[in-house]
Formats: sequence, structure tokens, C-alpha cells
Amino acid sequence: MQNSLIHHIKQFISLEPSDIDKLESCLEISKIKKKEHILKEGQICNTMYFVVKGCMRQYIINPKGAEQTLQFGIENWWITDYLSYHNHIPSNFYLQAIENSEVIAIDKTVLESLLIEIPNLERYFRIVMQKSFGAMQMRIKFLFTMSAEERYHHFNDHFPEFVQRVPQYMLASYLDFSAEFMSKIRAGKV
Amino acid sequence: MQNSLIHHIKQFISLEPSDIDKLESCLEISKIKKKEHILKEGQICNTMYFVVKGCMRQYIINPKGAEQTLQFGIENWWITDYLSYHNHIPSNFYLQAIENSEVIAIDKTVLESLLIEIPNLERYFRIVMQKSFGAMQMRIKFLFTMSAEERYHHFNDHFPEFVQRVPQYMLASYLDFSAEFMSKIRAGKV
DNA sequence: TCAAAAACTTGAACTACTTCAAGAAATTCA
DNA sequence: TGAATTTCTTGAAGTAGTTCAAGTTTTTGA
Repeated sequence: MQNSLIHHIKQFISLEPSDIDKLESCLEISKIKKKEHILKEGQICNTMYFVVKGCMRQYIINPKGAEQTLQFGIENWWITDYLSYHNHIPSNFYLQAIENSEVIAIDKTVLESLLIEIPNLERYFRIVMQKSFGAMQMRIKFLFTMSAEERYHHFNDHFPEFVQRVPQYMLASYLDFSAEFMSKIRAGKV
Repeated sequence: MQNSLIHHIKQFISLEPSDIDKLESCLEISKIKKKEHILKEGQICNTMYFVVKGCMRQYIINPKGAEQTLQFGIENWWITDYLSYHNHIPSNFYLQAIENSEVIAIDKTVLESLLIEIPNLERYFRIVMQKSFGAMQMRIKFLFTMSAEERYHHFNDHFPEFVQRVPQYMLASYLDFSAEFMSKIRAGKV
């Protein structure tokens, strides 16, 4: 079974066999147990994570002390704190596994040299980032224009399998409403 | 005076003189009058816009018929609908000048061939997109954790000159509250 | 320069959500 | 397996915002 990251990359660019060798020599899968953190607030994030299997989340602890999930990362998604990664500053976020997961962790220095050795890889990341940014623009649109109930139904319609996969209270905070309100939406009590 | 886009690119990567020539032959500045649209909902967005001078915004018309500003683009920012651009699908957004502006419009086909001719340009866009995505992650954090009043003060503290530059009602909708509420915040009546 | 248009303000009534508290159900793992 | 933990539910009370409508101020452009 081929490395799933290489498979993902090939969907966007073509790779020479020698490039694949280089990549494979740098990549290894690490297992992250459910609830384990790969980044905590205040740490500098020097790593990009590609989710091979399982599910990760990015969250914060808000001023009231409650956890708030800002992003999920499932199979074939990259997850990191891009600002901390890019500017080498302490992170605002936690990154945590919400299922037993497998990720490919690429250290910034390793990635920098890979990008120099395989220039075409810049193209891959450019495309992936543009797609992610586009998705984020749509997310802002949904947050701004839909009611809590509409956001829940919209998400549920588009990602029904995913809704089964994560605790409701995490999905509620991702959609920016309270767990209690989620319960009432689901019960039709709104 | 050098093309401000080339100046911007040079902050991230180095360019051969021949690359600069290639670039300059492809780029021209076009003037957009205040209130003029460069993209409307339903159109396919085939162009990326680099703001040389002035200010653009991305907005939608929400289900109640009101305009809602989702993003601003000032000098040295790229603005486009990335999802429409990337997937060649109709846009959800409007792109409009809110000051008399000058932009460099790069057509997708032109950009694609530039990226092939100047591979290093992929790196530039990859970096710019990663920075933008990081900024978007922070924006989600602020939207999720701060009250309307906190968002206003936070924005005002960080971008005081910009606050002077755009109509308050546009800023209010960008910060996700009503123009009337903005008025009350400013008057200290909350 | 001044009429029209755009932007801002105000208060009163309303509402979509939050918070709290407590119990019930489901899941985990020793 | 069953005790502990995590997750979900419910209702009552509260609140951070919206909406509406009308008036005022500022800006624009012929």
C-alpha cells in the first residue's frame, strides 16, 4: 500500500520516481492516541501534519475556560497552526487527536529542503493552500449568513458520516453555538 | 517607480532579471472606479487581482437582501474568489472597489503559464497563501471568542488608519454585527 | 455650490441565542 | 462487567445582539 500522502500529491502534480524516493525517505507515519496533543497553546509550531487516518482538531480555550473547536482535520487534510509555523511565534491553538490517528509529521526544516529538492512540491502546496483558503471563504460566508439551525442542517446534509464521527459538543462549537442549543436543534425544540 | 507587485514578490523570493522582464510584459495596471465591480455573483472568476492602490472588498447579498462584507483587500493584497477561480464554478461573491483603485489583474491562463515559466513564482504564491490562511485562522478565533464590542476595539487598535478609510457599516458587517450596533459601541451606549 | 445621495445615530421592541443546573444516557477501560 | 467518565438532554432565566423607523449629519458630483 502506497504512502497516502504521495497518493494525494499525485492528484495535483506529477512526481519523478526519484522524487518519490526522496519523499519516502523523509516521511514516516506516527501514531497519535485519542486525546493526545501534538501542539499546545504557547508552543511554537514547527511541523505540518498530514492526516493519514483518524481525525484531529484545532481548538482553543476561550476566556471563560471552555474549549472551542475551530477546525477538524480528517484523512488527506493538512493541519497545523500556519501563523505559528510561518512566523515562528507561539501558537494560539491546541492540536489534538479526537480518534486514534496516524499522521505524517513533516518538520519545517525537512520540508524546506524537500521544497528545494523537489520544486514541483511548491506547486502542490500552493494548490492545496488555495483550495483551503477558498473553503475558508465559504465557511465565513456560512457563519455570517446562516442561523445556528441552518448551519447545523447544512453541515449535516453535506457531511452526514462526519457528524456521526465526532462528539456533538465539538461540532456545536465548530459551528459556533452551544452544545445545549445543538441538542435542542436536534430534538426539533427550537 | 517599480511595479509594486514585483516589489512584493521580491520580499519572498529572488527573481532573475529575465523573470522580471517576463513578468513586466504580462502585467498591466488597470484602474477601477469606486463602486465598480470586478466580479458579480454567478460569474466565474478567472482572474486574480493584486491591489496596487486603493481598496477593494468581497461581499455577498444575504437572504434578507442586505450587503455583507466578508473581506477587504488593500495595497499589496491579493483578492479573488479562490473557489470559483480554482474549480471554475460560478461565484458566490461580489468583488467591488470601495475607493478609486488600481489593480493588477492576472488572468488564470496567463498566470498558469507564468508559473510554468518562472517556477519560483509557485513558491511566492505558496507562501502568500499560507500567510493568508494563517490570518484567516486567527480571524475565526476572534469571531468565535470576542464579543462585538471586543472585536471592534481589537480591530480599531490594530488598524486605526484603516478604520478611517472605510464606511462604518461595511466594517460592522465585516466584524459580523449590525451598523446600528456599531454606532452604539462607538457612542459608548452598550 | 447646493441638491441628492450616502452614511451615521438613536431608542424601543424583539429574538436567537447563552448560561446554569441537574439529571439521563452512552461510552470507556481496569 | 460495572464503576467512572464522558456526552447528551431539558427547562427556566437572562442577554448580547438585531430590527425597525425616523431623524441627523456628511459626502458626492453635476
